[in-house]
Amino acid sequence: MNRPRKGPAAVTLKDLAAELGIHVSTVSRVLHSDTDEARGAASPETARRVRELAERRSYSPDPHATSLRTRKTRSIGVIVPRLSDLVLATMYEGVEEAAAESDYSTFVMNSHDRLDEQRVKTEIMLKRRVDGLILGDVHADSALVRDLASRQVPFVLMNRRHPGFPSSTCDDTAGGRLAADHLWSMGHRSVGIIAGEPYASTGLDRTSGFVERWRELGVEIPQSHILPSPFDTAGGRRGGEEILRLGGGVPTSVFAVNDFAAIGAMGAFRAAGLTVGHDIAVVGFNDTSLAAQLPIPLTSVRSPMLEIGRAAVGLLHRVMAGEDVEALRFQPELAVRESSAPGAVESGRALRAG
Amino acid sequence: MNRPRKGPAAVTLKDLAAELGIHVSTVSRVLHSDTDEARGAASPETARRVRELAERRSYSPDPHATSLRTRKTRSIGVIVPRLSDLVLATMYEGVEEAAAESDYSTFVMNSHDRLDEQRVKTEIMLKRRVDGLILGDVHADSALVRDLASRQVPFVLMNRRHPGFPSSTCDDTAGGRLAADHLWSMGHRSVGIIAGEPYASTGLDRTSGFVERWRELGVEIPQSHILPSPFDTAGGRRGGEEILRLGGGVPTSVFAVNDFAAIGAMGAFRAAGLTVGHDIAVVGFNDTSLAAQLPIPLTSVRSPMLEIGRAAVGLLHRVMAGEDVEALRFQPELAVRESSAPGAVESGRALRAG
DNA sequence: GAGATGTACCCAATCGATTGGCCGACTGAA
DNA sequence: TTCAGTCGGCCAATCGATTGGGTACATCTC
Repeated sequence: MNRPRKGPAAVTLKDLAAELGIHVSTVSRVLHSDTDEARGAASPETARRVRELAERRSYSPDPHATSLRTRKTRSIGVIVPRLSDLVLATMYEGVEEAAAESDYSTFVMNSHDRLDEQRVKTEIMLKRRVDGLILGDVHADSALVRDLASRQVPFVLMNRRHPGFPSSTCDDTAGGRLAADHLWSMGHRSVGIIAGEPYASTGLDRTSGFVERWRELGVEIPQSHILPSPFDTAGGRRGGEEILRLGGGVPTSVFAVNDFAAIGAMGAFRAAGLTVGHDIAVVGFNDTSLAAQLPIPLTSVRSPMLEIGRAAVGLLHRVMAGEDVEALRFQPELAVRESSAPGAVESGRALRAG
Repeated sequence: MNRPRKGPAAVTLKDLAAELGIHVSTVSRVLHSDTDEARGAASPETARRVRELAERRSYSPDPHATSLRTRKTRSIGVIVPRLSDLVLATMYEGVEEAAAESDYSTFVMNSHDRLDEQRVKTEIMLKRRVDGLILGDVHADSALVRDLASRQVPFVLMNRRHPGFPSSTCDDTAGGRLAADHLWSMGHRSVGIIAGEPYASTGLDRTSGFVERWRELGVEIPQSHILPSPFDTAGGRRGGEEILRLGGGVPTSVFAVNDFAAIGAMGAFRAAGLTVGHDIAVVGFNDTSLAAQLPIPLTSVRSPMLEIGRAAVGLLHRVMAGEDVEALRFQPELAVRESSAPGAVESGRALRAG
């Protein structure tokens, strides 16, 4: 029934060997010895003929046969909350790029930030026999990482960190401090924080960095002003609405741990008649490509997302090689724009009102 | 050196057979016959024991060995311009979901909309022996699809279509007409179109649908008002700036074939002192999650991105099964919001000025 | 000239799963 | 008693690549 299927039936080692009249093992060895002078694999002349024919027939080894034999697949699995989150999508671009450079392929799956899906997707990846995993969605209290570690599965974390495990992330605490310093220096002394999901180190670190810095500067941010929320526009909008309803007056500034949440919050503020950058300052995080192009350009803490993704692959390679590696944290930078511009503060109605 | 590596060494058919004292082929057959009464595979009793042990040892067949034998990999390759484009990321989510439901895995790669990368990535996918391809980045004049077809590679197109090949897309022409009708009924008689890349059927169809509809209604849109642009915010911003410089006055409305381009254009208008939704109406396309949450909510043509992705998988299954299938076009809907709200037009300064 | 050392390859097992054939045992009918 | 027809399973080839272990012959050494 389904015998031939693919028309041109890929050329195999056997084909090459037959055509050259030598043994398949000889062909295999020649094609493996990168060093020109094949280690006793074959005579230079034979080696040349083998290579030439392989080239001409555009031979490419069957990856399944190879994997079956070598127990390596040259593939890595990547799990993210969702690729429709621009932040993760960008990191994944870095992953794919770096993986391709070292001739690895990647599988991605979305876990939707659900613990059960994380497990399911992980198992699917492992069934596929990936050589290693990159997890972009660890939860703070995740038991999964410990399980994987005890099962000796090579993996690294990306985007979010987890104490004791190798990870490639932004230095989120430093990022939070950058935002804190910025708003402070703009004259703000009250802030609402849209803090992200409580299980994500990103939101937690960014928030604690901010809180810690303001505490150093002399202001303790009340717990009521720290609002957990999903990392998307809808979540940010709700967060913004809650901030507007805060007892004790609306703060003069808002720090959202994510650009999309910031955008949602801006929507809420505008709907309430406030002008962002004038009546209320807003700072986001990640400096996604949207931030600079918004109707009111958004001040944001820039994290090197592509780099983080690329670095995760580098780390994973080292883990797979059996090395001991530890966490990598990339330094963020602040991109100041109109949503928290000096001009806004100077004329700030909300500031005076606060 | 690298002998054991993975500690718990996955259990194989042979292991099961040995433990049960029967032949591995018997085990294989039992595990294959979905029908409870295995087709002459083994006695009900044996079958039960096999299944029970497989369960207990949590046997999962080695995918590489299976692929090697069956010449099928249960994996499909997906190529998109870039996953950091929310539209494609969302479609890919649909693809991943649907693929997982039929127990397929997916590989994604970014081609960055470059012809050379499209070829390279395609070849990598084929080397990985994917069973089929989903291309989300075909160019209007692509020779690649013809090559693939002549090589008998099963594939379908997604997002963008190409005459003569199976595809899962939005009915972009209809979408363009929806936008055209809407702006017309709001009283607009002049428009600038930010038309997207000239090689993408999405932009072309959306534009031609719009133009065609206005022509029916009695207005011919001058070619100078149709501006090609990248599908991102930066591209939209430049498009918006060009619209502001158009000879013969700034049009009262703008149709951007993509939400991100629309957002960029809105930024340009605002920078020029225009209020979107008041001085100038803007309509986007795709109704991405951002549109509704923007400071000025964006009117947008909603395309069922997730569905398009899911349907692409369905189509591909049929292509792989050897069926003849043709293009699938999903009907879009219009989501009217403030950026083109009636109120805006009634008081429209720009409208009167135009 | 015996032994040592290389050179240039070939053999065959192996990875794990699939599958067309085949075989022995038992049943039932002629 | 015999023959055909299941039933229940086993055998072995096969997919394509890798690799430890040869082997045959040539050359070199003392």
